Amino acid sequence: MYHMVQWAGVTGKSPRERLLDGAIDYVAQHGLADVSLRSLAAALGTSHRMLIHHFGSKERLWVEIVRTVEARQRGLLAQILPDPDQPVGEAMRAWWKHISDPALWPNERLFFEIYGQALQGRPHTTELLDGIVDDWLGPATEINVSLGVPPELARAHARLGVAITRGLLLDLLATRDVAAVDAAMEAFIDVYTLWIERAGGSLPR
Amino acid sequence: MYHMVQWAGVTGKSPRERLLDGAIDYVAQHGLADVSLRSLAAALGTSHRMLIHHFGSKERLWVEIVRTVEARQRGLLAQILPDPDQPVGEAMRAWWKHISDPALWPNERLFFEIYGQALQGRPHTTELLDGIVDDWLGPATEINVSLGVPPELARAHARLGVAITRGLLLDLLATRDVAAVDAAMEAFIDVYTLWIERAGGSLPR
DNA sequence: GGCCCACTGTACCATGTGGTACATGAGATC
DNA sequence: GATCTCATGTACCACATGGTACAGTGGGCC
Repeated sequence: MYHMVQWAGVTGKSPRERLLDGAIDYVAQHGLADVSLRSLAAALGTSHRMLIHHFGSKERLWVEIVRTVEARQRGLLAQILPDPDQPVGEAMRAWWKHISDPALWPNERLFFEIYGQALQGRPHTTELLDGIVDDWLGPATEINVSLGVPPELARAHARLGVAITRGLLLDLLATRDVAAVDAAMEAFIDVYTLWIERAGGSLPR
Repeated sequence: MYHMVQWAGVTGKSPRERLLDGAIDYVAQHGLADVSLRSLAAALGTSHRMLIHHFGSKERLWVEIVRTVEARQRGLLAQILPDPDQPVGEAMRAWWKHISDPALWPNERLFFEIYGQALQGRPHTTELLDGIVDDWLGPATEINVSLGVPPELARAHARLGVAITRGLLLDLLATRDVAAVDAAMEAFIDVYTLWIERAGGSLPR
């Protein structure tokens, strides 16, 4: 850390951090399937030698990218905790509005690309699958309970919520038909609100 | 077509068809991200030269594979038309049981891998996105209407159904937790059945 | 000033890639 | 039997890749 001043400059970031940030942006835009160290380095205004110097190898760079993206993705969860007092429909609507924001699309495309590759067992991406669903279930289950879902059902409902979010995002990213996908989400909100009102809490299965 | 007898042999398939079938199996098992013509050819017991001879180029082979897989995927839809007289929950359960069969997992993994790459604009895979949602909406909408969904809502509900199916499949392929994902589907069936009974048809929005 | 060390760049290498040129073999047609 | 056509294989090519060897630079530290 002696020489931090040397490259800290205005940003306060190390060259490594700057390269990683830039790499994530580039990869989010171009995908990681057909990216070579050389093309990436050229886009970042450096040489592929530098990427190897800072990250060791291409594989390790990707692991770093995947982990960072994953961490950011996870960070969104805590950021968007709904108000338990508002109606369930409003909470769902707020969540969907947030997660479907076009500004997040590049990250989500990258997420699904990596997901797809990890499903095929591509090395170093597999570990991403470990908590890819379960890590969301804890917080999501709590939210569901606070919204009136019977505890013994809350985990299954949380799983359903994750699936719907991802399924609709897949649709949205492919079709870009915001109105139609929003309508599908509204349909679910409608259906789910009814269930919460009439069955949730009062009629434990 | 003069020489069809030459290579028709017992199978009745041309070498090209045999290679395509084998390639789809191989790719479904290994993914297509890191497959080279040479490795594929070796697995098929031929030379990479043959693949180029029959399919022109690697890209075109993949287009062929993608299209064929897509066509098979679509074929499943017509195959599993539910009986309109059975309760809606049974129809959904039958569909889920069919589509979540582990025998289909390799194909579905491949589907999501290609989906992810197509989202990133990988050439020749993009066209896959064209009807990737809409092609399912027609039949699915009809089914929903026949199950008692008001026509003006049926398309949004169909979209929701596609999203839930794919979202839960993503979960299933990653976690392999059949019981948990089935439970999430049951939760949705429960929720949806209530809506169909109390709101569907009788309470148009 | 002398040393250290992170950083960056220039060649270079071995390897694997997709694709091409050319030769061979086996049926089918006449 | 001559010939044609499709299928297949061998050898090769140009190229891009990830990674390495080596050199240079410039600021902090003593």
